[in-house]
Amino acid sequence: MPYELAGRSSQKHRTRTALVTAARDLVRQGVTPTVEETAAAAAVSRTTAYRYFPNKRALLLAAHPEIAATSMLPANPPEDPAARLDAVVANFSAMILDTEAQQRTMLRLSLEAEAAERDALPLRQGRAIAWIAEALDGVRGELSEKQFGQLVLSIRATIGIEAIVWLVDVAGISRNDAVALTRWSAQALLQRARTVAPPTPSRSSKQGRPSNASLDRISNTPAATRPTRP
Amino acid sequence: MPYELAGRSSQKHRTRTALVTAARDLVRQGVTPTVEETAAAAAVSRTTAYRYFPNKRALLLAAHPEIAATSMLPANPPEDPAARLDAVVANFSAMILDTEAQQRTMLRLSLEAEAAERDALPLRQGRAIAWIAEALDGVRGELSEKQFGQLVLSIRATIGIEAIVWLVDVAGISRNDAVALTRWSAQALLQRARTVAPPTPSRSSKQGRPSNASLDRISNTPAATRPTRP
DNA sequence: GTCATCGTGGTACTTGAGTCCCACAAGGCC
DNA sequence: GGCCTTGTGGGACTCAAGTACCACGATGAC
Repeated sequence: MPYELAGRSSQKHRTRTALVTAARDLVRQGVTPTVEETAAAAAVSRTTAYRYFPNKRALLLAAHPEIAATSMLPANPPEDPAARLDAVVANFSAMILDTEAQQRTMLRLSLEAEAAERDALPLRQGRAIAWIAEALDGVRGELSEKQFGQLVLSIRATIGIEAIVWLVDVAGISRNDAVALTRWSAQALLQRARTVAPPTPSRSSKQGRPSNASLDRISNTPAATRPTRP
Repeated sequence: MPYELAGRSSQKHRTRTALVTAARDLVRQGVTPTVEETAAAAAVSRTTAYRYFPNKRALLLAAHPEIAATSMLPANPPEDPAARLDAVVANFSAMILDTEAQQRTMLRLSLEAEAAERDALPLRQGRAIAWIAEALDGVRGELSEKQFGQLVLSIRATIGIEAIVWLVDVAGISRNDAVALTRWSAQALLQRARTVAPPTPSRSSKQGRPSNASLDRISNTPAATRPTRP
């Protein structure tokens, strides 16, 4: 039984909540607080903080910004799937930018995990999948279950904080332009899915090719023809 | 004048090279070495390592994997832009997976920068932009300079290590499926660009809308209609 | 050769992460 | 009231990052 559920659980719950709330407040300010600072802000001792979280990373991960919204659609959502998707992407992006400091912190923390524990912990699971799926409800019938899931994943991979970070930090474009680009990309993926289905995963070693005859010979390009690194 | 260019510069160059090489070897093994370990591997003292790099992060960033290839196209590249792009994306993805540990380390290090220094340092600038642009040479004429650049950026944002990390770690799909998905996505972006141009950046506050009349009213959705966080 | 310069190594220090152990005090139970 | 359980606080420790200072040794100029 985990520490926090045994014994005087309500007292423990208060202590844990104080820690998480303090951490959340500090992360929201864009800083990465020390364990001692977080504990002090929660009015508990550093030792107690380590009783609830095995390390600083776990403590800050527990402070992941809470997004209560169960939908990213406006009050009177449009019918057209493309319009619905764009609304969701726009709102999602605005939310990401609103909490950018926290999003960056969480992204960094998720990368600090060792390969072994990455498999174990369900980190950074957001609600984006559900929001996108809701937007695309109208095209569910046009695709297989698997293809629909793949489309949602590809859209999420394209519009997330990871893409924004690259576009802003490395490509050097403005946040507004980055969002415009991801919105455009999301539309592109949807359009393409309604024409050519996304790759169905893991059926054969050749899976994943765009079903475009002219691409076949490329997809079969053996490794030997690839450029090699020194 | 920076430390390494003044005085006995060739000796300093040897020392610096030894440090970077040692760091690169260690990062390639998937570990994040301590400064002391790196210095020992380079047969210099920890103190000297700090003379060349202000902190561990800078030292490891200097160990970014060297990719000498100036092109990701196979020996006899196809003419069709879509086929060329798929070849480049496939080879690029293979290269990313070959050096996944290093790519993850570099991505994490780039996120550890403070906002202030992010603006200053040109971090993690790879050659992907050039490789993608080369693949898409054939469609340059179909788009404006700006639109072409935006297309390249959106493709890079979709196929990079950031997307792979999300698809594998969070979405939980296999690396092969992740690559298949990014290849499919890249094709979608190209196709869409040849039909509807990517958003032209920063001309007005309304820039970035997909040029789809039915989307106009969504893009103008005021913040008040967005779901709000508690 | 001698000497000042300059790159380097070593040592000591501070700070934060993380661990361990023990003392204390607040809760429930009789 | 007393007693035992249990959550908490505090001190001491190790380790790595980062800084500061000083001594040694090699290099280049004369």
